Amino acid sequence: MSTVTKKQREIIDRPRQILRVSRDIFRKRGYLGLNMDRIAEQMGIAKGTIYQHFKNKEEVILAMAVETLEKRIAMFERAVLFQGCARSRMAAMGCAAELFVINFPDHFELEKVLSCSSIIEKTSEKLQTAKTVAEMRCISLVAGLVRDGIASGGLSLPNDFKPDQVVFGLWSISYGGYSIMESQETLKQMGIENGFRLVRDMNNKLLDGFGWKPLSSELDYNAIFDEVRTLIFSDFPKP
Amino acid sequence: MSTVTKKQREIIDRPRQILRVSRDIFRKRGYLGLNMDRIAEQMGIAKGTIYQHFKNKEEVILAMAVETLEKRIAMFERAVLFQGCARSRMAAMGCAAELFVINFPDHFELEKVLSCSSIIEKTSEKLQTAKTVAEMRCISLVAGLVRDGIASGGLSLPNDFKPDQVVFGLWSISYGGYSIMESQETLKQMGIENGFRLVRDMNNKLLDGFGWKPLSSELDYNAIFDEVRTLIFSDFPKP
DNA sequence: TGCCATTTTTGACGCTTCGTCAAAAATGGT
DNA sequence: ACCATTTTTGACGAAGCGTCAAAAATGGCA
Repeated sequence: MSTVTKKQREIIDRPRQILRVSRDIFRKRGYLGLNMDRIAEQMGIAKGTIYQHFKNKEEVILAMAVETLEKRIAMFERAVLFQGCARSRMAAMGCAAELFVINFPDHFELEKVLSCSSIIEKTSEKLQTAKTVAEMRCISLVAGLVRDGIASGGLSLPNDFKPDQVVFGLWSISYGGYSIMESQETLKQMGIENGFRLVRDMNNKLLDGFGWKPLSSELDYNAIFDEVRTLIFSDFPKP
Repeated sequence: MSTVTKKQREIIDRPRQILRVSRDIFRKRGYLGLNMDRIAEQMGIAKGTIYQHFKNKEEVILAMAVETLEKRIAMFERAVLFQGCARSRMAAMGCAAELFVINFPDHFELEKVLSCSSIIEKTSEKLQTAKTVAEMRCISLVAGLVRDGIASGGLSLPNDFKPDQVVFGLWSISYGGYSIMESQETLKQMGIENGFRLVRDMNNKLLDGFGWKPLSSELDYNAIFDEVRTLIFSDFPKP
């Protein structure tokens, strides 16, 4: 008998299984449609067993978010390796962010649920920290590129600006833009069809505002997006 | 006896009362803490009566959001009257948006709850439309300023950009930025203290990116914010 | 004022979901 | 085969939602 028995392996793997099933239900039925009895039934185990791994429903949701966040980190880590000037590499990052949203559409819905204070408050400090850590890793990668931009001379920030603040700007546009896109009837009313393209453009204009060379008028960053997609993310389905 | 009796007036006024009480509970206890029994108890009426005015809990939440949105429209309508160049008036709009978030902090929490698809799906088409209409009014006001900017020569948009798209950018930064500010431990980790100031700066940089004159390097838009606050919004408490 | 048709309010009820925990089942060491 | 320990189970109490038949309030009229 191996030191780790079959049973033990089954238990070790269960959290992952629970999250897989939960994600499936969440995708189909959303926050209100995800409930512990349904997870248990779908898993073929008793409800009580789920509570051995997650202290409540909200914790399951947070764990799903952390899981997808790991995927995003992996994508960012690939994007950062794109060969080019700092601003092109930042565009590669934008491409990664866009592909992430497209390929893991449930993540944004999870983020929205978790942004409700009374929901996140029910989760454990520990998992919350795990989420923060994952986010910080994404931010660090992006901030690194801003520093590269400064070091290579393409970007010079005013005295009172720090690299992290530029990241905040990009993050706001992406987070805000994707949120508005997904959940607002309003957009259609505005006659905007291609929201992804628009988020790209706005990120570009923001960086133009900081005077980061080459400006988007000098270099076609949409072409860079295509390049990044074929060179780095060819394993993701075409749009 | 007047044509409208005391009783009738009481009934007509009840939705407003319900929303007042609900907002109070929501502020203190959030989405999960707001429940129909609690509202009824606090109002001194039976639960069933509430259902004469709102078809369910989510509808109450949506109605609260529409109510605050009206406040925002009023603030935007005041801001647009600021005397100055188009870009300064846009700054006035930014000031209004900022003051709105500060003075109606529950609105953002409401937005977050309502951005969850399984929650908004429980509400009536009718109220959803009311929210969209209110949002469109805000957007129109801002888009009008972009057009003024173009007309007065300070701004010239590239061919493939429409005024509404600029609004989308500003809206994304504000929506995204305020969301991140409110609900993220991450920000503190990033060493960002003054989120409001940062949202202002990012909006400015975005408009700089579009080349909207005078650029933020040529005119101190933070000074404009102070001016707007004293001239137009003196009835709002100082920060 | 008293009567009664109509409107409005009430809160008990059935249903769903949450999270718990004592009892039952499974495990694995001897 | 036995049994101490670990793991699973699902019935249960609590809480909240939305409903609806019964009760109460209203207001027009004699």
